Amino acid sequence: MIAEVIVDIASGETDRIFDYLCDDDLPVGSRVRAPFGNKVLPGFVMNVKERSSYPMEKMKKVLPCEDGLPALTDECLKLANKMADRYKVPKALTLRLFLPAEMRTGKVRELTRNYATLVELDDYQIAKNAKNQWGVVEYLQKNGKTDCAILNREFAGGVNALLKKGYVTVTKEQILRDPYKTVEGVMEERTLTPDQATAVAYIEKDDRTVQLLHGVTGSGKTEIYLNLIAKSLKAGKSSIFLVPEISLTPQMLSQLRARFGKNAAILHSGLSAGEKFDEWWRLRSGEAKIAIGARSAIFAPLENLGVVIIDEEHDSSYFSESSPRYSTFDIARLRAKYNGCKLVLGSATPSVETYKKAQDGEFGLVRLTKRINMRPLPEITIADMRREVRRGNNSSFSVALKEELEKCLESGNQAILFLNRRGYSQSVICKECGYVAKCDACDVSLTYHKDEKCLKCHYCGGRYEPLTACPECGSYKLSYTGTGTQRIVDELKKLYPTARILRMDNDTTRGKEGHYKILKEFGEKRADILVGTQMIAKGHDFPSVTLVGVLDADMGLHFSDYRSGERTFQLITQVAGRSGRAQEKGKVVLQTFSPENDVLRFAVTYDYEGFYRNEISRRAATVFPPFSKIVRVLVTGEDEKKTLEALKTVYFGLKDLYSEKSEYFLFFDKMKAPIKRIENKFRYQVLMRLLGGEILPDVYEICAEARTRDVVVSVEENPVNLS
DNA sequence: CGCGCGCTCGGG
DNA sequence: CCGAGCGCGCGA
Repeated sequence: MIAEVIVDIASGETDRIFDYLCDDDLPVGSRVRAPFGNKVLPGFVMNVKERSSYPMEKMKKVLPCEDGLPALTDECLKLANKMADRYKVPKALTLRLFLPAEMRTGKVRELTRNYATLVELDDYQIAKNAKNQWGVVEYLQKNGKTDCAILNREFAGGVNALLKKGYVTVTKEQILRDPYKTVEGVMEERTLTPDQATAVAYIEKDDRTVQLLHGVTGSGKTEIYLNLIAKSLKAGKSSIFLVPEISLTPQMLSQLRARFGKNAAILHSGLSAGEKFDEWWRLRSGEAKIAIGARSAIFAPLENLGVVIIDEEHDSSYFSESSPRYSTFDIARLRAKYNGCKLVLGSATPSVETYKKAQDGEFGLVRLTKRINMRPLPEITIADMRREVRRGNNSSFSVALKEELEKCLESGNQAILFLNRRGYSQSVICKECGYVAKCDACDVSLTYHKDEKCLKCHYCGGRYEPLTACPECGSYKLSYTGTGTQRIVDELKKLYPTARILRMDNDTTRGKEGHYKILKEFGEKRADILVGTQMIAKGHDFPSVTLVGVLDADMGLHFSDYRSGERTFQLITQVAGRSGRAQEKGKVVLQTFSPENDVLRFAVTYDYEGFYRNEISRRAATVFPPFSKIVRVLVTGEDEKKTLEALKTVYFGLKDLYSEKSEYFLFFDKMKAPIKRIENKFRYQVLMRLLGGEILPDVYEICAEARTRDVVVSVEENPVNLS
C-alpha cells in the first residue's frame, strides 16, 4: 500500500503530500518515521491508497511509530486540514497542535516499572547468611509480585542474585503517572437550584449549537457545567471543559476531580512532560472521557463529544499568540458541529461580539441573574484621584481606600489590592536631559525591580545593572516614575507595619507551584493583604476577603484600542467578585482619574446590559468590531533590510487587493509597530479595518507568499494587544 | 586556482 | 527545514 505522508517540518516548501510504501494495515492518522533526504523524519499518515503517480522504484518505505490506535482521529485530521487552509500555515504546524509536545520530541515514553515475581519452589539454594536474598524471598512469599525499586531499597542486591539463580522473574510493566493521587472518589451529584435546572433544560432543548450562559459572579455556572458533563458521561459521551488559566483555578480542579474521579484528565502546564503524555493517552484510549484544560485542550483527542464548554468566554487567553493564531471559539464550534453537540460559553461579562450574536439570535442565551445564596454583590465606590491630588495626597492610596483598609485589618479580615503593573517603578528617566533607560534588544523602557536590585525588560526578560547616573549627561537626578506592585508593598509596609503582606505577580510566581503556594498561604490567612497584578483577578475563592482595591481602574481605558472599555468593565467585575464571598458583605474601592467615565459608572452598579447597550452603539457609530474587522499583518525579522523587503511585498500585494476591492476596506496603511523592536527583531505592520470577511482568505494568501527564511509574517484578526 | 558564502533546488 | 550543488568574488 501507499501512504500519503505530511513530514513534520514547519515550512511552506515541504508542506505537501509525499507518497511512501507502507504495510497494508497502517492506519490513517498514525505517526510514522519517514526517510526524507538524508535523514529520517517524523510524519503523519493523511491517507492510504493503492497506487501513486510517483515512480515506484524511487519510493521509500515508512516505519510505523505506534501499534494499534492511530494518534490522530479522523476529526483531528479534518480539523488540521481546515486550519491549515484557513490560516495558510503548513499542515505540520496544525497537526502538531493535536499531540502533546512531549510525544513529538519522543523523549518521554511510557513509564515502565520492573516487577519481581517469585518462582514457586520447595527448596531455595541460598546461603544462610545471605540476608537480602532471604529477605526478598520472604517478602515475595508474603506480598506476591512487587516493584523491584521497593525490594532494592530494603534488600540491596537481593533481587539480582535471585534472578541469576532463576528463583525470581522480572517483568516490565507500563504504569500511568497519576498527577492527582490525593484526590479520589466520586462525589454525589448535587441538586440544581430551580434557576440552574431551568438553564440546563433550555440549553438541552434549544436547537442552536452555541449557547451563551450569562450569569453574574456566584450565580452557580459551574454547577451547570458539571451537570452537563455528568449527563454527557452518562450517555457514554465525552466532554471538553476549557478554563482560562488552569494554574490559577485549583479549586475548580479539585471539584472536577472529586466529582468525576479518573474519568477526568487534566491538561495543564503544571504537569510534568510524562504526566501530560499519560493524561493525553488516557483520553485517546477512551479511559478518560473528560478533558479539562486551557486553550490547547480544545485539541483533546476525544471522540463522540457530548458537550464542549468554554468558561469565562471573554478571556483573552482563548486567542493563540503564536502561529497559527487560531480562535479557540472557532475550533470549538467546528468540533461541536462535527460531533452534533452543544458548545456552551459561560461568562459574567460576555465579550461584546459574543453577546451581540446572542442578541441577534445566532446563539441561544440563558441568563442567571441571581446569586446562589441571594447574597448581595459587593458595594463598589469610586475614589476620585484628581481630588486626592488636589488635597495634597500624593500616595498610591486614596483616603477612602485607607479607611476601608484599616477597618478591614481591624476586624481581622483580608484585603486584595490590584495593580496591573509589576516591578517597582515603570521607568527610569533623567530629569536633566530626558534620557530614558531602554532595553538593548527591545524598543521599550526598563522597569526597576527593587527586590532584585536590577532593571528588567518585561518583553525579553533582559537584566541590567541599576543606574546611579545618567549615561547621557552624567546627571544624578534620575527619576523612578510609574508605580508597580513592589512599590505598593513598600508603601503598605510603611503605613501598616504590622500587617502581613503578600505579593503575587509574574516575579513571585516563578516555578511549577508558584501560584499555588502564594494562594495557599493567603487562603490559610497567613497574610492580611494580597497585592497583585491581573492574575489575582481570576476565580479564586477567599471567604475572608472583604475588601478589594483597584488602584488604577482607568489604566486600560486610555489605550487607543477599541476594546479598552470592554476590558476594563470585565476586569472590574471580575476583581469585585473576589470580595465578600462568605458571610460578611464585601466592599470594593475603585481609584480613578476619570470617575465620570461611562464604563466605570456601569461597572459600579454591575449593569452589564447598560454597559453593552452603550458600547454596542458606540461601536456601531464608529464602525468598529463586531461591525467591522481589524486585521493586523505583523512583519518581523532580525535583519532590518530583509524585514522591510518583506513588508514591501506584503504591502504592495495588499494594496492591489485594496484597489481592486476597496468597498471592503475602511482603513488601510503600513507603519512601524508601536514597539519597533522586540528581542532584536524589527517590527513593521500593515493595519486594516475590513467590512465583512470575504477578502480575508486573500489577505492570508498574500501574507503566506511574502514569508521568507528569515522574516515572519503573521495575520491577526481583532488582535488583543497592538504592541 | 581554491574556497567560502549565498542562493536555488530537491526531498517520496 | 536542511543539505547538496553551484556560481561568483576575492586573496595569495
